[in-house]
Amino acid sequence: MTSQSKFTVSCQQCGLNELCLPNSLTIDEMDEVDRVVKRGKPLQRGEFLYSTGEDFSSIYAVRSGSIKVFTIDDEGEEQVIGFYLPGELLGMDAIDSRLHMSTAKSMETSSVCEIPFDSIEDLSTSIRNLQMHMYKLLSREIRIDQELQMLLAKKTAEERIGAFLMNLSMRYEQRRLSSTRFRLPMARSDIGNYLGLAVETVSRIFTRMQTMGVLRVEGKEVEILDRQSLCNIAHVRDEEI
Amino acid sequence: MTSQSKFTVSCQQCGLNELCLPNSLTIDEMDEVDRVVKRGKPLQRGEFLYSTGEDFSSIYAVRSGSIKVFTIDDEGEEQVIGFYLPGELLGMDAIDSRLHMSTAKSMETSSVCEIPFDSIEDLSTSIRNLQMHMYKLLSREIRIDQELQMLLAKKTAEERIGAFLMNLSMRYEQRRLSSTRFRLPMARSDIGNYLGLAVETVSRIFTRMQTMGVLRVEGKEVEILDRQSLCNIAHVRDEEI
DNA sequence: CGCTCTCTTTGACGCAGGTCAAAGAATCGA
DNA sequence: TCGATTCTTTGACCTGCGTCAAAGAGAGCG
Repeated sequence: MTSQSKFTVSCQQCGLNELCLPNSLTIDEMDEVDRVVKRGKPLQRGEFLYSTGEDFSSIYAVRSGSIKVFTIDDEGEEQVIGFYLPGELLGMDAIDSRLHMSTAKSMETSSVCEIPFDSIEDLSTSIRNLQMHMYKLLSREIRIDQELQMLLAKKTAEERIGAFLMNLSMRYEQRRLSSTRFRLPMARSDIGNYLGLAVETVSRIFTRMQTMGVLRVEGKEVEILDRQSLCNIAHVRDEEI
Repeated sequence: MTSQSKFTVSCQQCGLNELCLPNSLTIDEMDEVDRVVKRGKPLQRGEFLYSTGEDFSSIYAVRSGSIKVFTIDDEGEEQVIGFYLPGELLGMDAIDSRLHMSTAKSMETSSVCEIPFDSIEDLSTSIRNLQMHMYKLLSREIRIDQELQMLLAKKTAEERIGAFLMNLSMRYEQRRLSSTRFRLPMARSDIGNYLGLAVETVSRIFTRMQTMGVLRVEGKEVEILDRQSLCNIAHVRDEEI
């Protein structure tokens, strides 16, 4: 594993900086940001990044691995809110209340950059691009949530899973990974929970899509065999490549 | 109607400023904000504030009335994203793309303050509280969306409607209006659309709650007769009064 | 004031997907 | 390497809510 060498990589050297930082920072500005970022030791599968009720002090950028975020409802049931891949930021839902209302759990060995929110506040008054970047990140998060709302309110199980897979595919592609063959870091039960479906339904639809020749599924490994069909099922235009 | 006199009310005089502005602005700072706010003429029922595809330039604060925000999906169907009451801000989902991806429509005669986003960007670098306020507003929007996600993913029709009514009740209370008797500004079909239910289901559950003695419904007028039962149905702790 | 259009309610019926049960398959710790 | 635990799949059955249909009830307009 090279995670030890990545461990101290600066933002300038990090291949993901175009995903989590604004694209037009000067060298000096990026240094300033770099100086406040804390790079902790990797999280093992199942470890928590933060938990419900804890004080909020930082937001986090995933460097490698993947993180699941969920809340606990009144009956003590998990409700998955999102899955975060390398280059994505999480923890921003706690800015308002200054308290984490959700829990972030590592789904595999993951490394994460911690960015104290106070520092972001300070820097974003002096670095105009950083302020805009924060506004955009928050705004994008809202739009992502809204899209999920539409999925949950209106779509059939098949459409939800189709859209979910297309979404993952596009996110992997952005990260220069294969958009047609990837490993699902989360359990079927997490997918079901996230999409408002029973595990059994997720499983059945995976098998059905395999039978239709759209997908090849082998445990957590997925291969998209017929992207166009998947787009049709998901009712997604395949323009955003 | 006194909307003509309210029409030119400054932020200082506006009874809603504690809802839409940070609470610790100096007089001077509030003047600065006040100077960039545009107060247009009231929107009639059915008029649009912005539409999908338009350029984004401002966010909006509802002064009176109520606004429905929705997207149009691939089949041309409306998907209601939210309802906005006086003191609430909308339009922030377009910051990222600089394009409105949703449409805002007035559900009754409403007046709205327009706040150019460029001005907010400028002011929020100099007014620290304003920057923080924006971060908080955006963060809160994310949390509200996440709560709706949980509702849509896991809850029964009865729970959804219970939670919806409790939510409205609390928002009216914040606005110093009755929390037990209010008028629903939206049609049953909008409620159903928002909550992922058929109109018929909404209607049936209203009648059922009336039969149980929890509600009294008369057209758009609603009276909550048994708040505790409604909380139980919605699985909401009634602490936030 | 009456006509039209939209909104709401109610009933009957069917199905997508939930629940229960149980048998593999995979992962993990010692 | 082996048992234990957790995850996944499949089948059978059932139910909450969607759909269809139709009758009121309002609301807006000429």
